Amino acid sequence: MNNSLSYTVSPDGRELYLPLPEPFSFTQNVSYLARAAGECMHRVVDGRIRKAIPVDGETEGDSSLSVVVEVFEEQPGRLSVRFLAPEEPPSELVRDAVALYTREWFDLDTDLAPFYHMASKDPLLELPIRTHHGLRTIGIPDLFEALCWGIIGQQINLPFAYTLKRRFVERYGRSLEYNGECYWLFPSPKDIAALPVEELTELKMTTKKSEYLIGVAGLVSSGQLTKEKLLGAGDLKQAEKMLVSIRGIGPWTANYVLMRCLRTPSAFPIDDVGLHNAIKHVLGIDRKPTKEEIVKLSANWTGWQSYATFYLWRLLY
DNA sequence: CTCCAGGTTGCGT
DNA sequence: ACGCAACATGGA
Repeated sequence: MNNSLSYTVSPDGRELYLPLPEPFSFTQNVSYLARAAGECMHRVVDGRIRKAIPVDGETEGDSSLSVVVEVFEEQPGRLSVRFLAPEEPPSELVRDAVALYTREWFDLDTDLAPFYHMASKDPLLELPIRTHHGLRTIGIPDLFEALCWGIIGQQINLPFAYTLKRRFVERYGRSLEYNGECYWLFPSPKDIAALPVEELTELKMTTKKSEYLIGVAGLVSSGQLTKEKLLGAGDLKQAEKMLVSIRGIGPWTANYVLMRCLRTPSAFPIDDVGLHNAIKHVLGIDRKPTKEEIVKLSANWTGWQSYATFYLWRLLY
């Protein structure tokens, strides 16, 4: 995307302005981010989103350039990103990295018009696109974070998944401080790759999950698994194959990561329990749909399965 | 106590 | 290829 760094800077150099696509509802996206009380990777204060954003330095493993920002929409059609910490104004390198992260985070480069056109005539999607008009698939731009969140969330309820992530992040991550509060950066794959399994099981991860996390951390820290390699895989099926070959990553996690991190529009975690419950809810039936029914119901979603899933999930949380 | 939860693995047919 | 138990823990 050649305009992916397009933004303007305030006179004092502490604010970035990103043009917003249409449709985009800041309120909808904030509500999504505010919905989970247990989330430890960001915070919503007075309708503004605060978060530590990782910025890699010139030298490998240098995370000292990371910043805390506040995201809001002061002027319609324009997203403001204000640097809260550290004190020094951000360099151009940092501004570029934060602008890119924010574009990926809020999926600012996707034209939703075709999706809304399709969804307005879809029996399952008509309701969620009305209720959450302007919602974007909120991304997890960091590959290791996306993989970990997928693995941590496997087969457990959401509140517990947030608890596990918080323990993990607060034990192995780094935090920046602003206004007396901690803003956490996700642990680095290098640090996690070096851990013995017993340390993670102490956090009440299962033994298997602990093994998966450490294994994936090794692949990411060694550069064997990168966003570039997944994006360069060719198509969804190839990327999915690459991910599923990794121990601890099955079809659900692969598609979840492709959806939230690589932004593959046709990624589709079709076995997802939440998706099944959302469909059950929209159809007003007292049982979960079968896989065959879901295949039929999603027949017109081609190329937008990822957005369809995200909007349906949103109905439940 | 039971059932379920934003699954995956490994072994059986 | 498909089915199914085991995994381990917390929430309802």
